[in-house]
Amino acid sequence: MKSPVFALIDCNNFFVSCERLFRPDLEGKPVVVMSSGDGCVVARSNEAKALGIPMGAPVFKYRHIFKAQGVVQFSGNFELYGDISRRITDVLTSVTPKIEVYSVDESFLDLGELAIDDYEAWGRTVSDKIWQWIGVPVSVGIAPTKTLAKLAADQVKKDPDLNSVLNLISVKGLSFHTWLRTTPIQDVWGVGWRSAPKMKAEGIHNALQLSQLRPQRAQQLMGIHGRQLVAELNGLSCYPLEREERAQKSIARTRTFGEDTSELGSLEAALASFTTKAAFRLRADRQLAKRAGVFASTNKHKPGYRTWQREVCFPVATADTGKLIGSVIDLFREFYNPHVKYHRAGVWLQDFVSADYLQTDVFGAVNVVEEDRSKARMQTLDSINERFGRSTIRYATEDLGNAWQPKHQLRSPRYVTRWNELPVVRSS
DNA sequence: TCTGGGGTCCTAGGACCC
DNA sequence: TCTGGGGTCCTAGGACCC
Repeated sequence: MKSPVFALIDCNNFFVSCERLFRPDLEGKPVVVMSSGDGCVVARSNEAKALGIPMGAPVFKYRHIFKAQGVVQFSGNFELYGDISRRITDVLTSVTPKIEVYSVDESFLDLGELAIDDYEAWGRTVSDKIWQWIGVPVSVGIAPTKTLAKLAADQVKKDPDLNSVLNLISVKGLSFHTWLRTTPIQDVWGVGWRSAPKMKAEGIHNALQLSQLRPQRAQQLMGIHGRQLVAELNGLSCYPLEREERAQKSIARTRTFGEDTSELGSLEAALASFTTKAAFRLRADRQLAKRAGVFASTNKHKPGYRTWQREVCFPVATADTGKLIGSVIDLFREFYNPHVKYHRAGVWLQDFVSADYLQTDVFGAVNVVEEDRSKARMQTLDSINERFGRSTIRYATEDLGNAWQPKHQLRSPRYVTRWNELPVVRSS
């Protein structure tokens, strides 16, 4: 078997690049995209990075810099980003079907069996094509392991002279070692904020030192992942391309509220809305859930922070929005306290079984008639909402209050996914 | 009274990712 | 005043079994 060749295609400042597609006037200007509720910064243009705005920066702490430096802010328009992401995946899939869509802005390709004699030229062609067809700039890292491909793509972003591509296949020796030595340990994929200080305390400060660690020692320090990292840095692939999209194991919908609230109506409306979204996703995946849970918490940045949670197992797996809302609200009422100001809440579903094989419970007590009715009810609801717009039909609980709804005042139009938000062109 | 070894399953919490 | 959301996997420890 041929040894694998991984290419990581990583979009540059993805959310900002998506906003600039429809706002070319923002080229060269500092731009940030904010999280849900406009709470913190989740994407920055190079100009914004140069101003010292870190990833995850709380917006309120940086407001003065935004104002003084003319930073353009956007509320996250995740519908737009998802659509652009799918277009890029389509382009890459036309290059090779051996693709792993790793996240909204990154994909791994396996080039091992493609007839490519110049990887660098290949990378540049792909990067040019995405730029030309979609309009999003990407960085391409090519290497014998995913971990090295990640490092290569990161290097591309730091060094414009590389012109979008770094190929580490058959690069060895002194210059490679020197480069690994200049890579701080925390920049290695899989070394997070907890492990980095631990490794440094052991005298391991950079990627080269990590690559020279004894595998047993790496495992002691970082678990099985550490051992694999050492191998990957040495060009020995441990993380294969994961091609077929695996069924999700859990679905969660959580939000920080627009304002803290104790009001039962608003809280139940929020939970009903989260449950509706999670259940819709569950049905889209043709799955049923055997377990559901709910949590709520106060503001973790204030004294007296508390969080509560409950979960329930269903005797018969379900994807019925109405049943799930009922269960979730019952669970919530077990700990709801009218004197608590809730700041955040969420719903999750897990323990899935395929909707195509409804499992009967041990006593065979599945009410087949009721299950069929539930299925028909959900199909009708989904098809009406697909045709006339989401929330055309909804559960009344969702309308009990809206204090929970996050703010997104600086959101750009959903140009490509809503008819009434299409860009308008005027000619005169 | 003393007190093994190995296995499975489940869960909670930790760590990491984008 | 104001600090996101959605995931996965690993590990340790407890319960239980032979």
